[in-house]
Amino acid sequence: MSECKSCKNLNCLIKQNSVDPNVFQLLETKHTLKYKKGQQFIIEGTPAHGLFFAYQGKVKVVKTGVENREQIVRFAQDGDVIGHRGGFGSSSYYSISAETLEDSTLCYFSKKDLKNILLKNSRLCFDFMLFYADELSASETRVRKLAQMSVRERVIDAVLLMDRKFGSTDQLLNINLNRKDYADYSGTTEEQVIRVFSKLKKEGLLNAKGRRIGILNPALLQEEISKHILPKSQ
Amino acid sequence: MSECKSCKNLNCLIKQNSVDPNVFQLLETKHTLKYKKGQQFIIEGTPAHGLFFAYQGKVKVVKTGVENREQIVRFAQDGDVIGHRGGFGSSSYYSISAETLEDSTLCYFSKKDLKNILLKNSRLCFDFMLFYADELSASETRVRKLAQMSVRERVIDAVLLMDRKFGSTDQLLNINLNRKDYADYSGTTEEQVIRVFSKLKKEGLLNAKGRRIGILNPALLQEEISKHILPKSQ
DNA sequence: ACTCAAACCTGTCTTTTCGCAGGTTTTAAA
DNA sequence: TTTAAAACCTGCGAAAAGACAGGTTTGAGT
Repeated sequence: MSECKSCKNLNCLIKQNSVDPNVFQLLETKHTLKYKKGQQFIIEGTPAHGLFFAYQGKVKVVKTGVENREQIVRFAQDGDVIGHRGGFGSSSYYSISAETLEDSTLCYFSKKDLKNILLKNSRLCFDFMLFYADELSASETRVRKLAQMSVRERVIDAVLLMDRKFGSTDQLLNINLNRKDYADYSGTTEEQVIRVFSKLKKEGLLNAKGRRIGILNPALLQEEISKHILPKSQ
Repeated sequence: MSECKSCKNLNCLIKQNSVDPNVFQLLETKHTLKYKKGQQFIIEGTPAHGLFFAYQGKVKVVKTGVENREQIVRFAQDGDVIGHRGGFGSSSYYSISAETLEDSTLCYFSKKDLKNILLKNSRLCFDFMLFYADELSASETRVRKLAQMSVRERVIDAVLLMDRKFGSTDQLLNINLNRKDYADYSGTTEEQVIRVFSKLKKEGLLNAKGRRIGILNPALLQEEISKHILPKSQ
C-alpha cells in the first residue's frame, strides 16, 4: 500500500510531497506492478488511463518510427515518471511506448485520481510543472544536438549520458544496451554505432566487449563534444 | 494595465484564468513592451527574471549552436508563452534566445509574481502544467523527426508547419522567413533548403518567389511525409 | 529611381552517412 | 556443455548531405 514512507527514491515527486494529507490519501489508490526484463508495459497509441513511476529498475521510453526504426526519447530509473504525457496533456493516448531493460517494479496511478490531487495541492502541481519544464529543457537541447552533431559526436554524447544517468562500476557502465539501442537513441544505424565504438576502442577512449561498455577517458570524450555544450543555458 | 479583459488571445493561459481574483491581482504587475522587427529580447545564458506572452506579432525562439549555426526550436505568436523555461525549471538562466520576426507587442511578468499566483491558484498551475506537457510532446516528436526524416522531408514538414501555425492568404504563407531560417528550423543548411525549394517548384508543389512562399499542393506534400506522422500518438 | 547589401541560386567537388552482404563472436537457454 | 539465435563486426559501393565558389536577383533605404 503506502510504502512510499519507506521508499528511498528521494527524487520521486509523490514521495517529496507525501507529507501532505491529501497526497497521503492518493497513495491509497496506488498499484505496484512487477515486470520482467524486456516487457513492454506502455504501447504507443493506446488509450492512456494513468502514469507510472519507476520504483526500482531501468526503462527505455520509445517513439516508434518508420520502417524498423524507433527513437528512444528517454531512459528512466528509480523515481522517474513514465507515461506522463498520456496521463495529462491534450492527447488521451500514450504518445510513447515503454519497455523494461531489466526486471523492474513500477508504481501506477490513474490519471483521474492524480488530477484530483493536483487540483487540491498546488505545491505538488507546481512540482509537476517544474518537472515538465525540465524535461522540456532536456528535449530541446536534444533537438539541437541531433540537428548539429555528427554521428560520432552523438554516439559519444550517448555513452557519456549513460555514465551520468546510470553510473559505472569498475569502469563498466551499469546499463545493458545493445548497439541498436545506442543507434535508436543517437539517431543513426547499428552499423555506425559499431564503427564509432571500434574507432574509439583503437583510440583507447572506450572499452567495449560485447555489451560491456567502459569509458576509459571521460575527459577526452567530453572535450571532443564540448563545443556543443553551452554552460549556463542547459 | 489589465487590458487582458479585452485581449482576444483566447489561448493565453493568463487570459483563460483571469476571472480568478488572485490572477486579476497578478495583472497589476504586468508590463507591456513593444519591439521592432528583428529585435532580440531574450538572450540565451543571461539571468532569467521573468517570462513573456506574445500579445501581437511573431517571434522565433532559438538555441545558439556551434559555428554560425543556430537551432530554431519554436515559433510563437498571439497568446504563446516565451522564455518560460528560464522563468521556471531548475535553471535560472534563459536557455534560449528570442527575436521578433515582425513588429510585436509582448506582455511581461516577473517569475516571482507569477510563482506566487501559481502556488495560490492550482487551476492556473494545472493549466501551466498541461501547457508544458504539450510542449514536451511536440518537442519529442521533433526529436524523432530530426533523427529519422531526410532533408527534403524535414523541409516539407517545416513549410507545412508554417501553414498550420501562421496560415496562408491567397496561397501565400503569412510569415516572412528567409532560407537560413528554414534551414535553422529543419536542421540543415541554407543551400539544401534552396535546392529543395527549387525542386518543389519544378514539381509544381510549391511557389517560391524570394520570401513569398506558397503551398500549391498541400495534399501531395502531406502525403510525402505521411509515413512519419502517426495518427493517435501526437 | 538608384544603390548596395543581403538574399537567393546553381554547379562542382568532398565528406559523411547509409545499406547490404557475409562473416565472427557472444549470450542465454536447453 | 551444446547449440542456435542474437548480437557484433568489417569492407565496399551507393546515396545523401554538406562546403565552397561565383553569379544573379531582390528589396529596403535613400
